[in-house]
Amino acid sequence: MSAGLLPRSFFDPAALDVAPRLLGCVLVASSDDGEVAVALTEVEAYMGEIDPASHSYRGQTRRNAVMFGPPGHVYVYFTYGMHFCVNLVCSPEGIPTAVLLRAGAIVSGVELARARRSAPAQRPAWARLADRDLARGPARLCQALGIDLAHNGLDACDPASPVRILAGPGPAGGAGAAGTVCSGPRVGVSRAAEVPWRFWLDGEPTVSVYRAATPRRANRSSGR
DNA sequence: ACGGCGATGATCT
DNA sequence: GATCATCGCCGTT
Repeated sequence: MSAGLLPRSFFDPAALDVAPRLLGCVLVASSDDGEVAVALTEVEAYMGEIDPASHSYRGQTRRNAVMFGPPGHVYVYFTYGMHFCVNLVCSPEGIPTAVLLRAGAIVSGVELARARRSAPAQRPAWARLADRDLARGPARLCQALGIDLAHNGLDACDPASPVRILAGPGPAGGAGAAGTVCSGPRVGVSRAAEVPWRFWLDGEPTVSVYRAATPRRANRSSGR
């Protein structure tokens, strides 16, 4: 049976409630090149005004404006000078919580995903990326799905949207038989580093490896 | 498996 | 000027 779009009400609760329920749900991205779909295996909750690690902790800016909008929409940001990451906005309009999509298993469009992920042409043709590495990590997931800033603000609950979120195969439309939900600290955050607001499916090979925030070396540019 | 580090640019202070 | 919700490459255990 084919799953339907998640209703917007799915995203009415805060990100911390929504995040584990998103595991097993399927994100679909359509473009002129075709369609890629991933079943979500790893996510993180960002809780807005009460979360020092959230982009919206210090209020609304041009970059994070979508987080303050209605739920069910897509918040994309650009970071580290080269990567995109995608979130699904939660909580009623005005309350800026969101779930970062960290990893997924490709459900369809594997060849397109692989082509996008192999774009750095220096990779030899014989070094074929393993399927599990196609969307393992938030920036890789975006690359596999072809998601960038042009997608920021799209409505993932609109059947006509190029980026949509579908219910998973499980009984409640969530993780279901896919596996047990685990939780632990979020990856790469330096503030509120201890809260267990990262969720993943136990035993999934696509879940990214945990990395604590790495302090950048002081005085790279001014020092000697 | 794990640690170090460079790439590279927008955002924020 | 510092800080990134990262990744790939390389070296060492």
